Amino acid sequence: DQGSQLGMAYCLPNLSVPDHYYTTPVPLSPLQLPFHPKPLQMPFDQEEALMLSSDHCGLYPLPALPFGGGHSAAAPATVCEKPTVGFMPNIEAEEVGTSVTARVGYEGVTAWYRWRGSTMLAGEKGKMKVRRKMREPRFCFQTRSDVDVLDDGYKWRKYGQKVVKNSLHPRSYFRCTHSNCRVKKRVERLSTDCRMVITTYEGRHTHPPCDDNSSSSGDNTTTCF
DNA sequence: CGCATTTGACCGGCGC
DNA sequence: GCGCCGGTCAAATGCG
Repeated sequence: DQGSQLGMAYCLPNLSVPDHYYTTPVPLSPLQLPFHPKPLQMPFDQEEALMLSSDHCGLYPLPALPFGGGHSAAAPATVCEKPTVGFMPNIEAEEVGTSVTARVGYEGVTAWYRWRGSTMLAGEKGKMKVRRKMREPRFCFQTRSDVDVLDDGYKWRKYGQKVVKNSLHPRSYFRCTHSNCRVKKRVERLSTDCRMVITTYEGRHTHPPCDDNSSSSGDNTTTCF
């Protein structure tokens, strides 16, 4: 079981997954893409296609949302709405352009998984143009929080902040500090509701979350999986 | 002093 | 081709 969790964790940004998120696992069928009766294959890299056509319970575990559960000592002031349902009660998916977005609804939380792969675009006169961009899997969720940067068990270094159009709040850019780990995350607040924080992870951690927490001063009661 | 954060500059993609 | 915009870099600054 621990091994499977570890395996699952490496499919997406491997946030640690507290036990209570697994209390009521719901068997889920593969993603139903409304405009594609057959499994998506060509537009996506092999790995991404594999992920898309696989069973949710195996490959799309709900990453732990950093509500302070398991990390309460590190984020005592966080006021969030915990999801009370354990495992992805509903899922919607759609393909837009070269990306597929799966929206997952929880109680008080909305999360998105987003994949985007290389795409063969039909050009003029039969020419094929390869568009290759943003191949890392993304996981995005929004939740209500007083703090911008929610504790997810990893150590991040901020490398940029940007004011984005149509948003009242700046977007912050973080990179995982672990060597050889290229995972990034973006954090921004909703312009329409400043209480809501949108966190987007891009890439997969190459290490367990405990690695970077070894320097904690002993007040951390986190249990890593 | 070392590391993290800040912030303006820079770059590339994309739409017009 | 040009300008806008998002993302990243890197020097300056802050902090423990």
